[in-house]
Amino acid sequence: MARKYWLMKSEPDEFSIDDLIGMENKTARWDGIRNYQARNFMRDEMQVGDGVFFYHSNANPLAIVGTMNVASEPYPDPTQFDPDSKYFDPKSSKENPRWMLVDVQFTAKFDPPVLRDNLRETPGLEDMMLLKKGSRLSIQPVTEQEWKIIHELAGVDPK
DNA sequence: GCCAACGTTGGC
DNA sequence: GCCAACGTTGGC
Repeated sequence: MARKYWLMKSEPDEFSIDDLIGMENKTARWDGIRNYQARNFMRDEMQVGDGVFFYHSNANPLAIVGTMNVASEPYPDPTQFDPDSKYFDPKSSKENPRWMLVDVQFTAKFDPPVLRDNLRETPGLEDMMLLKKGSRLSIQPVTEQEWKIIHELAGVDPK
């Protein structure tokens, strides 16, 4: 199947692209997703090797700060079973886990980052979910065309 | 920190 | 299955 493209949000106070770069193998579990639509993208549609933009939300600046690849098949988010985690879900069970995730591996950092304000001004990106008012979805599909245009803005060759 | 937008929960 | 109440997200 053809490679797909995604955008995933994280608050840098929680987990930033530099945190990802600092991880072993520059790979992290994308845990804590508690929205069904976002989960379904990870569980049902992502494939190893898909391209992902890393977006800093609730941040200054708001920006796409780099890229990652999907690096695992979907599997249950372990934090849902941990009573000490803020992502603990008492209604989930190991027999029937509610929340699935994938691993992601760092591929490139955009320096400088591609600002959201800049995305807004760029022809061809008008339909991006990220730019729509009230769009809160933390994992969003991105088209191949958008993937290319944003790499041009970043001055980075797509990986 | 505020609050609009939106998602989820749970009583009925 | 509706929908009011509540919780969360995320830009500002």
